[in-house]
This record gives sequence, structure tokens and C-alpha cells, in this order.
Amino acid sequence: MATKAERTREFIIEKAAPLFNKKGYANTSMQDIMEATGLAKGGLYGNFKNKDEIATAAFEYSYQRLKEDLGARVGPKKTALEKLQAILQYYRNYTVNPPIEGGCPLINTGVDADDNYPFLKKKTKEALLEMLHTLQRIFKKGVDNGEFAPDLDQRREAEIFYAQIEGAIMMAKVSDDVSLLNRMLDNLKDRLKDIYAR
Amino acid sequence: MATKAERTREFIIEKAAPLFNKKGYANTSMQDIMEATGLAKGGLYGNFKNKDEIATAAFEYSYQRLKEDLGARVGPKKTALEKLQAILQYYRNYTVNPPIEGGCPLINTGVDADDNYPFLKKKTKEALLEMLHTLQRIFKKGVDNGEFAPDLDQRREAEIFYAQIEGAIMMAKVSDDVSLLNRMLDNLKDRLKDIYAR
DNA sequence: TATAAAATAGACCAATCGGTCTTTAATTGA
DNA sequence: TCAATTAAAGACCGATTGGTCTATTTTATA
Repeated sequence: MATKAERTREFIIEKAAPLFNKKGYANTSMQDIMEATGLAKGGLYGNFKNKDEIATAAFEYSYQRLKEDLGARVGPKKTALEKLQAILQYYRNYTVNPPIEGGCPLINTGVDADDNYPFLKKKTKEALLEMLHTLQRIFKKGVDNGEFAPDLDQRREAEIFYAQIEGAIMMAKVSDDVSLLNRMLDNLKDRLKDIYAR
Repeated sequence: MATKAERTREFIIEKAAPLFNKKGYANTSMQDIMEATGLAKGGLYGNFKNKDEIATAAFEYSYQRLKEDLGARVGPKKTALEKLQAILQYYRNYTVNPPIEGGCPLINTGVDADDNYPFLKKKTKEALLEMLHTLQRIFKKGVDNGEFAPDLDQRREAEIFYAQIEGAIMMAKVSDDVSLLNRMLDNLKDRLKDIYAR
């Protein structure tokens, strides 16, 4: 069994992650985290050096969950087309009931951190690049398998794919209209068919 | 000539807008605005009721500038295709040298305000819907002109168009790679040709 | 069960926050 | 030019911020 401190640390991260994801760094106070965890100051600062360290761990936790959720859906699928469709399915109604409160941590932390918190921005950049790389690998697999046209620009397709999803998530949230996101997913599905048909 | 107060008010907005756009609401302090304007507390609170009012005026100013910049480029163009191409041209290298420091105010304020500041979120929503509506009108014009296929789903095309741009801006910022955005604009340009060719 | 070690509580701190209010300075119109 | 009005300065306020530190409690080990 993990030591008490390790368990408490993980507990704090789990409670803090949705707070940071929803409210951002500046709007999430240590007081908020104390209330969410039921711990006092000593409990938090005994397990973390400072707020930055909690925020960093919280983002890593949120991103890890995103990866695991997607991995669980994509992993079992055999073809590239099925993998990509599984990703689209994952994002359906995303803004209404996101796995982590507040929505996509890449968008939230990316925008929040960009001009304010270099240590968080660095983490977000790494996560985004990894995500794009994973998508690119799926498209490559599709080409290698003969599912997609051999001259397909894999990086470009990955970027288009993800930009449309992330852009639509943002727009759906701002406009309080999840159907905007779902329409985008439908369109991407159609686009996959086009690539497939070639 | 406008009254002194009116001029000062506008001056404050101009100085505050890039601060809010770059740093967000919580990270922009009245002290920051005092320093940016050279005014003391009395100067700010004599012209605005509170921080919320400055933030609101700042967002409206930033959005107004976006509209004007785009309008100046799109207005003179005759065809829908040319108008859309002008928009794509406007966003080229956007993350490197944005018209308003911090980048797209719709993304920034949208994400910042969504779960935190209802009064700002409302403004962002209105702005986004107006922007989408404008784009939709351009696509409609293209259909009416016979430039685009008559069965073109104008709303869908507008949403795809803008989601790709906004998603790419976000990703380009986070990854510190403006070429990601420019590749997306190139692709959108190609896509317009496809629609046009039909 | 007793004891050493680890973990947490919570009082306390200086700094900063948004905002108020009175005083002083600048502007404006006669 | 001068008086009335408007605008701005800046001292001040209570609340909240992130963070420290010591006392106490809980945990783990012998």
C-alpha cells in the first residue's frame, strides 16, 4: 500500500484538477482547494511545495485522463478509420458532459497559461504535440494499411482533424450549443469517408 | 470635441484592452491598468463604475477592432470567394503579430470567461454568433451568385471555416509554431476551390 | 502497546486585491 | 479672467491572497 502522504497527494490532485480546469490558475485559490479536499493549509503545503506544483500536477492528471479515455476507445479498434471514428464518438456531446469538469484541458490550460504561466504553458505544449503526433501515427497507419491514399499528408490531416475538434469545442462552449460540436463531428466523419474512398 | 471624460474613458479602454486580452480578467489588476494609463485610482473609478465595466468595454473594443480590420479587407472584395480568401489572408501569421496583443479576443475571453464571468461570457457569445452569421452570409452570397454549389450547407461551411481558423490559432499559440496556422489557412484555401469548382 | 516519525491543523504574516472618499487640480463656459 | 463644475490624485479600508511555522494528532514500527 502506498504511504499516507502518497495517497493524500493523489487525493488532492484529483480534487484540484477539476477546479483548475474549470476556473483557471488565478481563479483557483488555495482556499478553494482546502474546501474541496477538506484539508487545512498544513495538509496541502505538507504535500506540495506551492500552488504552482499543485496546478502542474493537476494538469498532468487531467491530460493523463484524457489520454487514457481516448486510449481505451482507440486501442481496441483495428483499422485507422475505426480509430478515428472512435475519437469522433468520444467527443460527441463533449461540452455538455465532459470527463473532466470544465472541458478540454488543452484548450483551457493552453489559453490560461500562454501569456501568464510559463511552467504550465510548457506542459500544455508538450501535451498538444504528443496528441498531434498520436493522431499523425493513426493517419500513417491508414496509409500503410492501404486504407487511405498513399500521397496523404499525414501531418496536415492530423492538424485539420484536431483543429476542427478543438475549435468546435470552444465555439460550442461559448455559444452554449453542443449541436455545433456534433455537426462538426459529423462533417469530420464524412471527410474521413472521402479520404477512405480515394 | 468630445468632453474630457469621454476622451479619458476611451484612452483607458485602449490601454486596458490588450492587458485583458493577454492576461485575462483575474490576472489584470487595477494596478496594471493604472500603470498602463499613468492614471491613479481616482482617474479610473471616476470614469468606470468598477473593474467589470472596464473589462466589458475592453472586450467590446477588441472585438470592434477585429470586426473593423476584417471589414476593411472583406468589404472591397466583390465575390464570396475573394471575401473568404481575404479573411484567410488576414489571419496569416496571426499568432506572431496579432492586431491586439494576446491574439484572438474570442478565444481568450471565451475560455477565460466561460466558467467565471457571466457578464463577459454573454458578450463573447454575442460576438461569436455575429461572426458566424457574417461568415454564413458570405457563403450564402456565394451560392446566390452561382459561385458555390446550390446545395451548399451555408451554416455548416461557416462553422467549419471558423472552427479550423480558431482551432489552429489556439494550437499555433500553444505550440509556438505559426506555420501550423499557415498550413491550415492554405488548406482552407484549397477547400474553397473545391466548393467553387462544383 | 509504546515510541519515534510522519502528517496535518490552524494561527499568523506581509503583500495585494478591488473599491471608497476626501482633497486638490484641471477644465469649461460666461 | 474668473467662478462653477468636472476630473483626477492618493490616502485609506476590509477582505483575500499565497505562504510559513509551531503545536498537535495520526500513522507506522518495534
